Amino acid sequence: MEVILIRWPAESAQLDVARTSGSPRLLLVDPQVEPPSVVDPLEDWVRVPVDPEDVQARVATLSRRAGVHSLPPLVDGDGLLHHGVQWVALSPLEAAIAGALTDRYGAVVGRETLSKRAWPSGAPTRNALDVQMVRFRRRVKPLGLEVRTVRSRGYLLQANGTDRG
Amino acid sequence: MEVILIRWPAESAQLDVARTSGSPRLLLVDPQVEPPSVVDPLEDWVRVPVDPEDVQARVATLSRRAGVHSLPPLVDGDGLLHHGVQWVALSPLEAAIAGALTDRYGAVVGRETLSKRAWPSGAPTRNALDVQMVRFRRRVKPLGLEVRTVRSRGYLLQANGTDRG
DNA sequence: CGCCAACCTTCACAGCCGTGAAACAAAGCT
DNA sequence: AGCTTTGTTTCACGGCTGTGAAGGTTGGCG
Repeated sequence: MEVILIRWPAESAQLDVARTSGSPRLLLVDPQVEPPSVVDPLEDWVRVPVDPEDVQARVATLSRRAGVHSLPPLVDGDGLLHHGVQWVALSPLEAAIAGALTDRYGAVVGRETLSKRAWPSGAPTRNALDVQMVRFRRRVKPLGLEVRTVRSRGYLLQANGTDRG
Repeated sequence: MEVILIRWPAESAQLDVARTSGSPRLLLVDPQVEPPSVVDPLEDWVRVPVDPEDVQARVATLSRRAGVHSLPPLVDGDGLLHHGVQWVALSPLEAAIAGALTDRYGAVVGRETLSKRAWPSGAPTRNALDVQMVRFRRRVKPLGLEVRTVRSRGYLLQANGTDRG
């Protein structure tokens, strides 16, 4: 996964973006500025000026940690979607969709299959699944997961940046 | 937990010790020396010479990650909720709720289960549990614990910043 | 190539309901 | 008396879901 470099505090706005999207990130902290308080293993910082090789080393570390996500995501019995050490709570419909997608992680799942799983007795509208997919995408983004569309075939769940489309 | 400082590569022997014991550790890497390859969130490094404050910041981060909080909280027989070296006193109802949540620390506990535990012969009001949860949140906050809601499923007790949902 | 139709994405809005939270009252304990 | 604990009411906020509409993208067809 791509590591995002953020100058601190100049580009502090981008930090929130990176955090909510689950992207690994490295803060380039200006001299005299207090480094931010970090807990997330996917976040790190260095004080500039800095040897480019040191930056490279930290980027590599973050990238490797993000790779923990090579493990498949999993929906547990409580409606939580886990990915690595992170999780998010899912609504019932989202849990149904997540179940179908994680059962065949990395492979295409047809709209029909997803629809049957979310609404066993028939979807309320053709549009309903579309909307649920939008919401599901937003939901899983913090976990570093993304849903790819395969037109006229269905959808596919994968880790961020698993490939380039 | 104590963070171990290791000069690198001079004291490299100590790194193995620290790694196998699971202690958080910070490597002080000599100039011109290639920083070691890190994956473990409990390991970090800085290049010397370095501002003592920067060392302190990294030590703090490692300490936080290792957390006293790696141990689960526990309710003792006196109605005290312990978490690491800290504790708070609980009221009887709070102790009941805490017991249910710590029994399944990090997992979702249903409202029904909590309600049964606090009021075995039936809750006084449907809203009573909501109010107790609010009070319980306030009570455990000083311990670095938080209660997460999983809507329509229940609640989950975890250490602050264990993840983002 | 240009156009159309199907498919997909996204947004805005509304209704319902679960939950959060404050305020107040009552009861018990010290 | 003053404090803590618990119960109750009430209101606010926000999540979940469905629905319609607008706009973008893709692939096929003339």
